[in-house]
Amino acid sequence: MGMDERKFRILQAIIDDYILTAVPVGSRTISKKYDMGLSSATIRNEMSDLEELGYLDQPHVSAGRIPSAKAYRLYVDQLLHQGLLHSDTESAVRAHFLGRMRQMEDVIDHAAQVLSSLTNYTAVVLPPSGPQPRIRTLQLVPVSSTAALVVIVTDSGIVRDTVIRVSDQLDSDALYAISKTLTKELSGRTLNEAVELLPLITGRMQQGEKLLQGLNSFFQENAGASHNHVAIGGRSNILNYPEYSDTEKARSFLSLMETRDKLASIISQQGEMAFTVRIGPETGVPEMADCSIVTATYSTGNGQQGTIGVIGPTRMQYDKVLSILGTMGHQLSEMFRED
Amino acid sequence: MGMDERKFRILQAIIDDYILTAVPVGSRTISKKYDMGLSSATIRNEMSDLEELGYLDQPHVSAGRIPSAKAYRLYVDQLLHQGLLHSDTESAVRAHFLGRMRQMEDVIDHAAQVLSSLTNYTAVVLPPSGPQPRIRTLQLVPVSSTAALVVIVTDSGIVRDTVIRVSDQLDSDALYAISKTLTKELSGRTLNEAVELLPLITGRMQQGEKLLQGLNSFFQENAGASHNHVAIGGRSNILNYPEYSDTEKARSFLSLMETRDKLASIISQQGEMAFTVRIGPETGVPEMADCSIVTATYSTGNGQQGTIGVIGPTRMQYDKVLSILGTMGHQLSEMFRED
DNA sequence: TGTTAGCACTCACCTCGGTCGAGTGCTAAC
DNA sequence: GTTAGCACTCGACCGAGGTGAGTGCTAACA
Repeated sequence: MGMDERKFRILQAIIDDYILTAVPVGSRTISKKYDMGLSSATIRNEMSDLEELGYLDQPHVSAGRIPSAKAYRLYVDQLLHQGLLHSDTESAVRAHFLGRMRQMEDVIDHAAQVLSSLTNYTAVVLPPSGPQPRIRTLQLVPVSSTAALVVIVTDSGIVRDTVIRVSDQLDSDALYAISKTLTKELSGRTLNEAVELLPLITGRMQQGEKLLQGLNSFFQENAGASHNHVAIGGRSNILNYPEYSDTEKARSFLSLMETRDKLASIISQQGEMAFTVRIGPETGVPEMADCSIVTATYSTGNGQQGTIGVIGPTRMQYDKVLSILGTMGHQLSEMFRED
Repeated sequence: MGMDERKFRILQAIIDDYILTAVPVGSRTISKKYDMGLSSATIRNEMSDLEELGYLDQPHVSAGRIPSAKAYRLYVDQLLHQGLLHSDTESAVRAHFLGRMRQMEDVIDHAAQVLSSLTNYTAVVLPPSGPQPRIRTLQLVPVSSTAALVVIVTDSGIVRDTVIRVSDQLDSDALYAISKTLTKELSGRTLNEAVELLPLITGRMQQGEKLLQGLNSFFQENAGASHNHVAIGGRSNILNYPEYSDTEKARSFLSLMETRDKLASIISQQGEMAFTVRIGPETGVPEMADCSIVTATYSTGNGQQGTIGVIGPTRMQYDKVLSILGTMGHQLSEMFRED
């Protein structure tokens, strides 16, 4: 007994129905609603086979069937092998991106918002990361007599700025001179390289010590994994779905959503694939035993990669989500490219 | 029949117990657990009086009593008239603030985090606002050949930075020269004043047009209400409490938490008081009919004011919350002062 | 006059048994 | 190979009865 065409069509109908209703689906439903030209009894036989093959689960003996993780996997792989961009999705995403966007963080916040409102699931957007960004410009801006703001511009946009203490003998012009020196010496370097070079450069300057300290810790902080800012949208969307009407489950899910770095490591994609779909146990996170995570990547002009993802119940509308993620990924890539 | 000392003690016991258990409290509980030296029958009589006075509600005839909003109000007013800083609270807050903090946004994010974890309720922190901040320094940092980052430092810290387009004939030195001019002319002005002055200044420069456009829209955006960044911590804490085990209620609460500006306007404090406590209907927000909102203010060195707040069920641990908010407010004020 | 013990009464909550209906598996007929 | 029919299973729903926490009232007591 193998998996033939007809079995597959039936399985697909079951998945579609279950995704919409969250109710175990019975043979009669399929034969009536999906117009297969088969009676419920026949469907029943096929469903029995599908269960034996591991594609269906039966919560209890007389409750209809629900798709297993394996079924979703099959379904998704199928989706991935065919083109999936609905054209109306494309325009919906575009419409949401009107209006000027400013900084990276605004962009990814906005993206998460849009993604969640389009899908009705929880959305996560990770900022670009990848090959170490290289310093383009470094500038010190006076804040008070003893403090300055360090702004580093990298080839992938502004990384970060922070206030550091400086000697009070440095006025605006002196800071500008230092900025020029530092930019000249560090331009084209990665942050890690900068950490090493820094003592050599500041050693040659008079007012170097305080500066060195401040810059050093700043570089080191930012050289590490840059999952600083994770944007999350539609946290409470998960409560739309009956699988999370159990408060305890909702709680653990939502508090997972609050620990950004944990979330980032769950979402962040390993390989180079355009899409990743992890279903139920495949997520590797107990709190998400009956969630699926779908992610896509986008890239910036200089080859850095970011991830966007959607988290929802296993009975997720995979086709729609994949399509939206695809569009959104393109949109983001384009947006970062033109900077 | 008035409100005497004994009635008040009984009411207090009822509130305390209800805050801890969320279960309607009966006369027997009070007489046994709170050691009043009175029998349950006596307590019963008093409770009956308290109900008539409007301090207690009875969900149904044989279910014990729960405190009314009026009772919480009395209880809170009482708290406010006595010193309330537990010394251990103070040190707990301090301990959480170790480690260097960087920018305003980091600080308030962190504050929200700490506040929610100390109280186990949902915490909200609004950034300082108030008298228009005045420009201290303005600097343009080159980003690419046609774009520059504008950084404005105000007397209350960094306001914002954004990337604007500039003529491609402006190199780093030219930008610096412009920065110096702009700083000289605009220093001490508010953003609104700057919007007016800008054309006059840039009119005298060659490359003014593009710059003017960019700076103008930047100023205008930031001159408006600066509730840009609202920090929220412990969103899902509300699910700890049985009054929100109803999923529908939790949903509406949580989605309210996602609309930052709405939230900001709810939280933001009108008067000049150190503390505000709004109980149940006093919040004026239907979604929060059985929530209380407690807020406190902090202030920056230059007289700007920010708000910190905690949202929880009406049976909130007011004493603890007020105490923590007080400490946190001081801590934040101090932190912003020394900048 | 205030306090207390006792008692009848109320009502949410739990449990239990019964019914209902969706859905299955099996068998026999087409 | 497909379908109709039927017995069977089991969760969901409903209503009845029991339980217990808590009240109000009354009468007795200090």
